[in-house]
Amino acid sequence: MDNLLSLRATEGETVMTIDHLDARLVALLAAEPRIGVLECSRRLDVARGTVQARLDRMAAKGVITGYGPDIDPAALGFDVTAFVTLHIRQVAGHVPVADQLALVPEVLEVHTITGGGDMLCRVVARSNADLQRVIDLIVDVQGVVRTESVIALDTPVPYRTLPLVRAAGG
Amino acid sequence: MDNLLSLRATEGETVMTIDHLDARLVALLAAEPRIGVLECSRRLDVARGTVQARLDRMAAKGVITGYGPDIDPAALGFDVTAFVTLHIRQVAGHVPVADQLALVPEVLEVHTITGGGDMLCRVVARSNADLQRVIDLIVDVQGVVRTESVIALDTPVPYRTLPLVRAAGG
DNA sequence: GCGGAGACTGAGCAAATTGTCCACCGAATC
DNA sequence: GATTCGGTGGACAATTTGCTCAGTCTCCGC
Repeated sequence: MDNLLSLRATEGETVMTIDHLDARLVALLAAEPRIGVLECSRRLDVARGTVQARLDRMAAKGVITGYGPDIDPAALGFDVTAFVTLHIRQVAGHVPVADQLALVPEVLEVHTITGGGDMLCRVVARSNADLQRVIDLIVDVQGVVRTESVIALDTPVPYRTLPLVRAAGG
Repeated sequence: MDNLLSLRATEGETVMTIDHLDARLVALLAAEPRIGVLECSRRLDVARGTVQARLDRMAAKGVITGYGPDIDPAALGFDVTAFVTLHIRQVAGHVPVADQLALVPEVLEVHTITGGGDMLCRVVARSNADLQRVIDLIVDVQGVVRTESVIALDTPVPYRTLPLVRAAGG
């Protein structure tokens, strides 16, 4: 058996080992997402139950967290992507700031970070002028002292996980 | 009709207006991705053909770019996320650098940016020690002069687009 | 060496879903 | 007034799903 999975202390924090079949399955689904389990089993030349079991297992272990739909903000008119570094007043902590940021639809993700800044968030806007509006919203959040923004001009490598899956799966 | 779509100069660069039904449809699919068209139509209380048409239209216009599967790098053992700012030698341009970066599985996305740095990439690694290895890979890329990294300690707001869809869709 | 345990196969079945038609309706457009 | 477009509701065959079963194989511990 090549499908060992090592358990961690914390519940749910399972690190899963992926084998080649898992990797091919994920790659196949990523390439043609609308095909079903049966079609997958045909393409991969394994039994349907096997595909089903693999998908169930990966979903259970948290490797596959969902199945889209993947939205392109640019297609909705949000052409501008920017990364905003936040400096915050430390007294109250990050949580209330993050909660407020979560209320802004244009804020797509927020991280707390090491280094010069305290938080990093990815935002989108309809234009550079609109970006100013979004940044103003962020600056207005209680606890935010200062922000620095960099605009993404181009995205030569869009977000992807397939190479990682391949690397993990042999 | 409230589904107007305004055309742009460049082919494919369509900015699409989303209505409330579209937004609800996307939200529904995001919440329960494995339900089919028929189930969607029942939940949204519209005809199946309508759901099918909406999905086809959003897919055609590029709003929906795909249907996962969404992979969680952490579940694969890549617990550490970092953002690496690259300073590159400008002579050859960004492209060859991006091409090399794309060969590294741990590099999940790459942007060219304004501001102090030249490129920003998001990378993952199995540990802080492993991150050093990944960064070394990046530094070794021809044209990369220097890097600055910030590690993501926590992600209070994970990547999301639903609020944006809701905002765009009324 | 002798059992398990786990994974995969191949098959079968009823139930549900899909893809694809159709005709009809109402609203907005010309 | 005629046309176009989006939505409705129905129908159909073909496919897929969810589930179960028995049999085989390999790996592992006793």
